[in-house]
Amino acid sequence: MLDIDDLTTEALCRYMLDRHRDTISVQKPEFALRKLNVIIAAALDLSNRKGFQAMSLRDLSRASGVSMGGLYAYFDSKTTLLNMILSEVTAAVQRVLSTPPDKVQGDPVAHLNWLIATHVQMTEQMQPWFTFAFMEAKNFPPAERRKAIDSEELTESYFAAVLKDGMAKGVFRPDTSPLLAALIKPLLQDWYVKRAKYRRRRVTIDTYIATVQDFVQAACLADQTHKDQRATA
Amino acid sequence: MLDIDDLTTEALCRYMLDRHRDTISVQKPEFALRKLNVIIAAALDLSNRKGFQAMSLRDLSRASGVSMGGLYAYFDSKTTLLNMILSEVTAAVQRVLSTPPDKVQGDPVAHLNWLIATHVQMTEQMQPWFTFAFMEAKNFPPAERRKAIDSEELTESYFAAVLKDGMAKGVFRPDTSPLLAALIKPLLQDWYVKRAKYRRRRVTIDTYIATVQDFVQAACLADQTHKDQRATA
DNA sequence: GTTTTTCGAGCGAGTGTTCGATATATAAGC
DNA sequence: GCTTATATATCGAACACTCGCTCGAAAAAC
Repeated sequence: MLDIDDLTTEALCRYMLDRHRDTISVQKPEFALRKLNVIIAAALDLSNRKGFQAMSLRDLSRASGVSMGGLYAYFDSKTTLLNMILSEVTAAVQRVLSTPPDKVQGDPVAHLNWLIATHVQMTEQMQPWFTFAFMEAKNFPPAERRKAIDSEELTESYFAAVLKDGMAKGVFRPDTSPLLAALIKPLLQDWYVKRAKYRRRRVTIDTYIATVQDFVQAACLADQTHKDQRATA
Repeated sequence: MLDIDDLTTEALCRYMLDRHRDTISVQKPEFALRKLNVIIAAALDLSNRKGFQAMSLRDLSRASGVSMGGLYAYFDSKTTLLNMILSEVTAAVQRVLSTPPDKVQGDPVAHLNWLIATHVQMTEQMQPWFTFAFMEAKNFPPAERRKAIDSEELTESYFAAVLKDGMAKGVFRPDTSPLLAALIKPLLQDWYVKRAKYRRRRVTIDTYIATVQDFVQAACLADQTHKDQRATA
């Protein structure tokens, strides 16, 4: 399940290092990767507890063990650090969701279930990253805000495409609401946004995925046999 | 529709003034109400654009026309200001959702539809307040965080109660997921969280309400005649 | 010996908060 | 009715502090 990509923080930092080779002044990749990993991990931890704005670079310096000046070898401003993290989340979503496995191609129901299951599982593996993106995407300069909106619409477009395909094939009801694709996203987000609540209630990730899949199918499926057709992804 | 209570900023400030009579040093209600109204309106406006933390009290002073010292006649710290706003949102939700009209009492489907419609309409009327509560409830001291969670669970409990009642009466399917009540909340939130998106797509509030009502009913209703039973609240 | 990496004190700007002074409204005295 | 006296309301400069960020020097690596 979901081994098409490595979504550990270290793997994501490798992408990050590659993407910002020009602004990162540390040359040797071995040094850079190890330190960037520590910095990003600390930044996600602190931000998700107090908020990105409330996290001072002195906090980050202390938590990561990297000096103030040392931090600026990896980003040229605090806003750049924000952008680096947000970009990586967007890129990961695109990478994972745009490549459905062969077995779901051409089967709208299976594809829809795969999208739901994969998205939830991805947010589970990248939990600090998604929490960060969700909490910090708002209240920020227009440029960053736009990126967040684009990322949001990208996810929605995957669902919209599958729903449209299913309706064309007669698998989904022709009167399926055009708003459905938009409404799936908040259902998926709730798993990591209200993480503590679901953990407290002992709701497993598989239960959650199955519930959302049923919920969505009840809204769009033509017949009522969806419970048998549910894929475990 | 939804005239059981006055949800204008002025009416909410009146409640606020009453609730914090001890910490607000301005005695004459006429003066206090007018100024508090200006301060809160400016605070909501600035916070929802840049975030509460990013809004300095000098910004607030400038925008409201009240001097620095003048602001402190209405709250003794910036955190208190935050709490005053959050409390008012929670109180309003409780006031409105806890008193369903007689006509929906005893009818789970009508009650469920009323809850959905009323909640969305309330968030529309109090839009800046809900946006504020949603964006700022996170990343804040434990005490404030708890209040936000309690408020969240309060809303959910109204839905849980109706679903339970409907299952007991055989109107809703007995295998309705216990997670459904939790999943309704993010669907309602999307209307004001992604406000710009829905406005851009020319989705009216009535369309949105109807879509969510259908979506939820498809998940829990025993038969398939829900489209005829939908209430316009 | 030269390049690369790391450090942390210091800078100016901006923060939440306080407080004595000023302006304004209400009450009292004659 | 006009002047005091008192209470209320408003102000904004000043305080102590933290912020993002810089930069010359020290340390490490080659």
